[in-house]
Amino acid sequence: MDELREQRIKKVGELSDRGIDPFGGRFLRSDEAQACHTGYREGKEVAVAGRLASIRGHGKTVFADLHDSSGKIQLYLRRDNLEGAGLEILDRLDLGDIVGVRGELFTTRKGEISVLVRELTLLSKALLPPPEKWHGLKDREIRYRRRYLDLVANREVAELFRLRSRIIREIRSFLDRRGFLEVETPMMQPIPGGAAARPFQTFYAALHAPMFLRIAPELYLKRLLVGGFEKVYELNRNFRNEGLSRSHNPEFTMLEIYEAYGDCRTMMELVESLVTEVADKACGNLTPASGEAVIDLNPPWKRIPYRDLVGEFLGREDWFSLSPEEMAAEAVGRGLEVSPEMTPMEITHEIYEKCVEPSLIQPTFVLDFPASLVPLARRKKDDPDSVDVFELVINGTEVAPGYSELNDPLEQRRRFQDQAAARPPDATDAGGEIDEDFLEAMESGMPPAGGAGIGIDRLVMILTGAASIRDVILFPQLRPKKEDPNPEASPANP
RNA sequence: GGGGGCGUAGCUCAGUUGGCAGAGCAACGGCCUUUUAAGCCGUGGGUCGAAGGUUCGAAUCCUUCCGCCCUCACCA
Repeated sequence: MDELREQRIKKVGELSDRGIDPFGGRFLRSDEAQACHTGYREGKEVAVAGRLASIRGHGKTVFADLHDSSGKIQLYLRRDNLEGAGLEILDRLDLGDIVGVRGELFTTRKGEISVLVRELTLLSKALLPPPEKWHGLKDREIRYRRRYLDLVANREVAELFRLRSRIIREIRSFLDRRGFLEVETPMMQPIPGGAAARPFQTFYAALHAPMFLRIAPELYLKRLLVGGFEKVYELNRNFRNEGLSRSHNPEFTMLEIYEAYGDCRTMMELVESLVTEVADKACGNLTPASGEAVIDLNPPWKRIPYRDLVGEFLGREDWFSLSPEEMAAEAVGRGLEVSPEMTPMEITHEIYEKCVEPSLIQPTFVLDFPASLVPLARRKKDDPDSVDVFELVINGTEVAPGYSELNDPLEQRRRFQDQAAARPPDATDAGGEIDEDFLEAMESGMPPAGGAGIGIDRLVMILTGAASIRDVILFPQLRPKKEDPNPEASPANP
């Protein structure tokens, strides 16, 4: 099994013995592979470099496919046309090797533009064989653990991550044009706040102080509102010490946006414009596929209050006037588990999360959540039982929440105290300690503001049609592999 | 953490009722100067995820463990 590697190492030695460096240095390229096609001229002199994806020996000639990040160009190597060390290298060429070649462009009898190679330089000898060329790399574990092989073997995977990059660039561009300032706030926080989630804990030796990886940047971004940055955003990683699933990775990318003097409605307009513009510019269309379904991102998106939505879904306008027993019966009838101590609101929300939300494939802003469900948001003036928030749902998953932010420091202190008091004593999530430093900031005066967060990984899933969050994160979290007792025996698994 | 599925050559996969470990690609040797999933002839390559058990005999059945996938739970 190590035979393949041994053979290649032997070739490295043979080349070195002949004074040929198997791991060459700088190579000046005249063109990328794609440009050889678009800028084709018979006899044009080119220098290209890339990885060998196919080698087809043909008597005293060899055809090879060279891949670089732009695409593919075929090489035609004739023994009688190679200069210098070319022959020695050619005799020891393997799939996966990275080479640089110089030569002139021509078109083969079958009509394929190719480089008639004159100079062949070995830039990096691959010691391990690449995955199979026709079926690609399918094993999910290898694809996630050794993503570089996935990227080399499966072109559509590389394309997806390029698209992810374009999406993020367009998001920044959109916010920049709207006058938002990108900021960076601490990822290591003494008190993790801004969300209810179990944090990762670490220890800062120099200060002898426990620290937490942030679960949200919210409380720092609000400090910046106090400081006079009126339109700010942060697009970076959050960390939550919770389970893995198709839509959860412990570190995930979040966009949080705050706009002073705005509110929930301001943010709804912003999020709708942002997503549609990004989809249009990065993906070129507003109708990404999702399995069987097609998502239509064309605005305006549906906006519906929580209570109306639940009533509409269940087909009964009188839902909220039902008795707890009738509500529980409805939930059980839908295959949900309810316990006697659940409040009507809790039963309703169970139905919302398990039945209503997954049914919302097309983009929907769910508005006016019951206050008891969202303790940190501002209540609506004309309906104190509801809070002024929205939750954007697309393809059955929450993509973006938005708030009319609370800016009353006294009310905020009460909410924190209530939150801390409501925690079970054995709770491991954040929220046990009141962030006095943040409250002090608020007491200096925080402007009213709208805030929104967009889960970037989930947004990318929607725009690319990916079924799992692992398919849109380059190196998703996996269980660490046990150390190999004999590393030398298995170099592929360090 | 619970339930279900999967793990066979570097990669993609077969493997029947428990009865000699297989194919294609890749590799190695040979032929071939416009091929392209090149072709033809030949060769090598296996801790069947790991350990234990049942059996005359285990890739196959049982137990435990490891890893991956799905699902539930947790999850503003």
